[in-house]
Amino acid sequence: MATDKNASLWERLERPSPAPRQTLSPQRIATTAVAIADAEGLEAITMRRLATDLGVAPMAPYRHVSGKDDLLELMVDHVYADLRVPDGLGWRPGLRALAVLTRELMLRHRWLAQLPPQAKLSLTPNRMTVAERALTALDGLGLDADTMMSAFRAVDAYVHGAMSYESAVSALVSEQGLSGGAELRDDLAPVMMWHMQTGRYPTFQHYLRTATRKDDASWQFDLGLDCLLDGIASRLGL
Amino acid sequence: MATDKNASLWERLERPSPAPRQTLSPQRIATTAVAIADAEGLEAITMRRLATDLGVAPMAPYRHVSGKDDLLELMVDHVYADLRVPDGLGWRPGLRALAVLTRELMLRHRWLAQLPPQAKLSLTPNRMTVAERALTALDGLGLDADTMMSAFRAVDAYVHGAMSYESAVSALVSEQGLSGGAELRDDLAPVMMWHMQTGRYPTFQHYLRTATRKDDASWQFDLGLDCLLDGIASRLGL
DNA sequence: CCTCGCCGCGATACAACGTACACATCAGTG
DNA sequence: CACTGATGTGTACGTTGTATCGCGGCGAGG
Repeated sequence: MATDKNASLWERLERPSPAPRQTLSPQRIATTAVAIADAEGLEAITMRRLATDLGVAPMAPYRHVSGKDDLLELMVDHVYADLRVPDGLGWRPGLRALAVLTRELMLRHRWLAQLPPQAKLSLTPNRMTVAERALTALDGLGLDADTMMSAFRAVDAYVHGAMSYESAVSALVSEQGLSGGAELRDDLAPVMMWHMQTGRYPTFQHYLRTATRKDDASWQFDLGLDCLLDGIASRLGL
Repeated sequence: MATDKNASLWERLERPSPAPRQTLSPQRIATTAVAIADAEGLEAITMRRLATDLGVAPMAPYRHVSGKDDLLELMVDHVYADLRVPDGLGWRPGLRALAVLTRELMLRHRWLAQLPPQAKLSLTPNRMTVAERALTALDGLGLDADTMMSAFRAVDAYVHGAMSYESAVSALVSEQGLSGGAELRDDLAPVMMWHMQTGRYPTFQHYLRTATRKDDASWQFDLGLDCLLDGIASRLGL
């Protein structure tokens, strides 16, 4: 039991590394991995590819992360450091900023919304900080702890669900060499065309024909978010 | 170009198969795969494992599904057939039933919330039917098509986000041989304990100490859902 | 100063995965 | 009865995550 293998990743990172003179570090690993995922998507993240980009042997990173799951957690924590929710706003601007900034973060790093489930659960320091900020924004309003957490989690769930969809679409789009705009969807979804041709979904078809903001993801996101915040305000008596 | 390989999975399934006498069928493949995933989780879904359970050679299912992605779509469509949202309710009971029934479906099939992003996008017939039902519930209320779709998608995003979290937790729990109850979380999260010990998250710690419904996932889900529906009602003037 | 041990990295290897490919088999049609 | 096309079989390849062993250099103890 050389370095307390039972200690969590974060616990290990906190105590200063005794040998600061090394070509590999969690920092460098994280930035390199994030760069790969940003440029080529989550499926490009491979232990071998990571090692190649780091200029080391395939097994070298394993000295710093225990496996691919650890690597993904490290990446998540690394990018969440950029998510600085301003303090001292009211509960509603606070939660709204949390949601909007999280969306922007996920747009900058599309892979965030495509992580495997265990990585989405990961309790990384920077994620904990975000949660703490959100909870303090809801503190002192006469809400019990359970309700506070539920309100935060409702917003969080909405954001993750919406972005899961939005970034899956944008990943599909960029996967093919598609231009952008309306013709895009016709190329993206011959399947949709076939479904429509069956005539089984008249209301859906009516939407496809008359909707004008089908591609305005920001508008859709904001509308749903404002609905949710309205409901939180009224139902929780804020 | 024997059977029009460019046709979508659903298009191929619709035209009656010319040789109805076969040991393998999309139906049998779907039910078998769903059984595996229900019992052992999504990571147990393997083309080889599927073939074994079907009693055929590893490559045999490829005659009916073009690959693993197709298989996952088939599984999704298969279980969504059980999601019959009652018709003729108002828009709010309709959307609420959609959310609650979807949650129950995802609790019965935990892997539904853990699908890779492209499978979450899949436009399967039974999913289209659900969407059509939701849209008709919102039809005739004076809403424009964009707003109708946004309302539906907001609920859908909330449900998916919430269940992504909930089923990831329950998967983690069942992965280890944990009992259930409060001690469960202490076993599940020594990481959490370590974070708390740092003293950086006082509000979060206060929640952990004073909350009484930390494990009442249904209550949390319903609270967030009702907030969202409240907000949709008020903001959209319904 | 020398030496010993440990830590960071290299090299090799293995099992499991998705799936391409060629062949065998069987049904229904001419 | 021969033919054709769809269905299942056998084999094989490339890629993945990761276990394991070997090496070399740096810091601590003599």
